[in-house]
Amino acid sequence: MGRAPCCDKSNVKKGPWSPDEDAKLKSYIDQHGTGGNWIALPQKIGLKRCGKSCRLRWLNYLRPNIKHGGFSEEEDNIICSLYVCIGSRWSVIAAQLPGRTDNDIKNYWNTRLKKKLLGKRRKELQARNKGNGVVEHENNSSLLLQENSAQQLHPCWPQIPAVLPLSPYTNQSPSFNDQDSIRKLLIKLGGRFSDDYQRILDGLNLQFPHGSLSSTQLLQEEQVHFVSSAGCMNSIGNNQVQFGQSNEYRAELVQGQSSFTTTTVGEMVSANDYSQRLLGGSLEFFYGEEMITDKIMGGACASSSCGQSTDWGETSSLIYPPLVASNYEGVRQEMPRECVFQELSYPGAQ
DNA sequence: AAAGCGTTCAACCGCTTGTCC
DNA sequence: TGGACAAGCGGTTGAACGCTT
Repeated sequence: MGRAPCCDKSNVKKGPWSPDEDAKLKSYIDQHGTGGNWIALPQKIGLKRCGKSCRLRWLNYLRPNIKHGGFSEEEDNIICSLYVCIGSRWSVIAAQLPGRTDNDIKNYWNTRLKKKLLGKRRKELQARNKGNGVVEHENNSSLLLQENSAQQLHPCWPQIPAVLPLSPYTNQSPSFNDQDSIRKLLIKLGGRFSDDYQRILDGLNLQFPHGSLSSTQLLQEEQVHFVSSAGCMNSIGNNQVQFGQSNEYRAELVQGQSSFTTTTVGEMVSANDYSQRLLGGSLEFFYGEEMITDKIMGGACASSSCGQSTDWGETSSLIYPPLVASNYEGVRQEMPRECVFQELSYPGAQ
C-alpha cells in the first residue's frame, strides 16, 4: 500500500508555471493570503495545480523580496559555515539569508559552491604538496597527505564574515561569549535535534576566549576536534581509536584538550546523524574527498574510478561505512601513521 | 550546423513533523 | 492517545540552455 496522493493526480497540471498561473496565484494570495490551506487553494482560484505545487511556487518564486542568483561572498561564507555546523538543513540556512529560499541555496550549493570550494581546496593542497616535496599519487586520484605529524593542516576556509546574522529580519548581531551561547544557537538552529547537538558539542572542544566572537570566528580560531561516530575516521590529531570486542568501538581521545570521552557504538548511533553531517561535510571540505575516500576504502577503490569523484554525498557514505566494519582493521592498516589527521587548527581570523 | 555532453534550476516526490479532533 | 490530514523539508528529476567537438 502506497501513500494516498495529496490530490487527484490525473486532474492536475505538472511542469513549468505559465505567467497566467503565476498571476492568478499571486493576485489571490496578495488579496486573501493563503488561508492556511494550500490544498484547497488551487480550487478556489481555478488552477489545475496541486496545492503543494502552489505552495512551492509561491515560496520559491512569487513571494515578495525573493532574490535569485548573484550570491555574494558573504552569503557564500554564511552558507559554508552553517553547512559545516548543521549539515544540509537548507531551510535553517535559508532563514539566515534574507530573500533566499531553501531551494535556491540547495541548488547553489550543489551546483556551484561545493565545486568552487573543492577546487580551491584542491589547488591549495597541490601547492602545499609541491612546496613540501610531496609527490602526488601516480594514478592521480589521491592527494596523499604524507605530512609530517608535527605539521598542522590548514583548512581551506573562505574568508569569514565577522558577524553571522542570526535573523534576516533584524540587525541584531549575535555574540557568543561562552559555550552556552553557541550551544543555544545550535539548539535553536537544530530544534528537534538538540540532544544530538548536545552530544556533538560535547565532542567538540570549543573553548571560548573572553570577549565576543562570531561562530565562524570560533571555527577559525579554536582548535576543534572531531571524532567519527563510526570510528572510521580513526583519529584526529593525536587522538586514538581503540577497538573493543564485538563491534564495540571505543574512541578514546587522549589528547590533553580533547573532551570526547569513551563512547560505545550504541551511544554513538544516536548522535550518528549529526556527527555524520559534521564530518561528512566538514572534513571532506577541509581535506578533499579523494584522500579520505582512498584511505577509507583501503585501496579497494583507490584507482581512477573512484578517485575522481566529486560527489560529496557519495563520498560521505564512503566515509561512514556501516558500524559493523569487519574490515576495519585492514582499513586501519592501510592508513599510514603520517596520514593521521591533525588537529583542525584554524588560522586566526582577522 | 548539429550532435553530444555538462550545468543549472524549477518543480516534483515522498518522508517526517506538527496539529487537530 | 492515536489516527487523519496538512505543511515542511530535503533529495531527486528532467527540461532548458550553453558549451564543446
